Amino acid sequence: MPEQTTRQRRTAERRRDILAAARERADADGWSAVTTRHLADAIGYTQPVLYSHFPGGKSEIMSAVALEGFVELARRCRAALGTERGPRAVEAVAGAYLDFGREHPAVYEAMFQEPIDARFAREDTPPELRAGFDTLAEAIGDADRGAATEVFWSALHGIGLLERAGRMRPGDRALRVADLGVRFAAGAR
Amino acid sequence: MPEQTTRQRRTAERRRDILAAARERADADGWSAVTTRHLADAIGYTQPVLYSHFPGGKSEIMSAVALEGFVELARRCRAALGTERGPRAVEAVAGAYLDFGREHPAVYEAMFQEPIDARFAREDTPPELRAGFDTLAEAIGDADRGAATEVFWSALHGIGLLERAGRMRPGDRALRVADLGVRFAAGAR
DNA sequence: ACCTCTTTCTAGCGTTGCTAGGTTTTCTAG
DNA sequence: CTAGAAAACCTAGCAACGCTAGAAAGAGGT
Repeated sequence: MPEQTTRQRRTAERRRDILAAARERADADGWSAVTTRHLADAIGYTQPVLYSHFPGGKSEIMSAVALEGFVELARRCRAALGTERGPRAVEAVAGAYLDFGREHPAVYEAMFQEPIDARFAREDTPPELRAGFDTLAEAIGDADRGAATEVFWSALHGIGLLERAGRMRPGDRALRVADLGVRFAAGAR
Repeated sequence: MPEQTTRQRRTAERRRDILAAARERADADGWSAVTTRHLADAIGYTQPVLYSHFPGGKSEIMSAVALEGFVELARRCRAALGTERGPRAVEAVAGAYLDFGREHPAVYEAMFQEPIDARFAREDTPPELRAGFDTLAEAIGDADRGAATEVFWSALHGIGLLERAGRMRPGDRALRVADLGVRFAAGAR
């Protein structure tokens, strides 16, 4: 069994290496800069090795990076929420959400822009994908977890993307976050 | 001079053909399906001809399609606004905006997701790009054309993209638009 | 030491955006 | 009407992409 474990450990290690290299390069230069050849170089092997770990190729690698992202984003939003309530809660969660998107643009892109196999907006949505949404709902006091939360989420999504695409001045983010606080806080409607 | 005009007319025609083919194919199958070879086939010429019309290649073609999009989106939002005021105005403009994004997903993508040379959020922003934003500001009664309009725009942007990416049920759009009406209408804050 | 099975690499396919250089067509001038 | 100039167009090809079949190398068990 130690043999098997050694092998398994090595493949697991290399899997992590691949994902780390992909994530790093993508966040720095975009997903188009993440090529199978570069990725293979980064882990010290040749291209076909990638396909033994991720038979689906590049898109499967992106999905794996995205899944890590869901976990981290949900964790950070939850931590930011803490026990805050009202506009402070909205602003805290919004800040955490947008910070994540700014720090990891490519991870964020893989999470929400890529046509992904993961299911959304259904009953069988995996818990990793659900946790973040629930935190947003809690921040704005939307017990139904319905359209209000979707609109809040959309606003965050839009702000992050439009800032990154150069359509809004990133420096004015505080103004936007404050507006969100006033507009979305529980009972502010 | 009639000679020159004939040539100019033909190049202008072909330019329109190229843009129409690109737009059509992109809206149907995404920008990755718009290849220079297919585009050349569609207009009945070979690849290099494309570069005499658009020296910047594919990205310049996308920019040209985007510019057309700005004009049309602004026009449709303005028409939807009409003389409405309050929540009705917000809902009308939101509907028009989202409809455009749904009907022309690739044009929309070129407009707001592609790293484009066009300037945004500055004093020298071209009027085509400014008109749509001003209409949004008018719909929510934001005389400053400031953060409030940016947040409204972001919400629209986010809703459209998340719906298309399969992260939200498109069927529930009416609920979201209604929420926008309540939340963003002038004086509703 | 041998055989087996897994792992890894070499080499290559088809496609992409893009371009250099030569060929054909069109316009101008004598 | 014809020769030369200029514009338009095509053939052919480059480098890079994602991905894969089949050969070579390595590790494991007997």
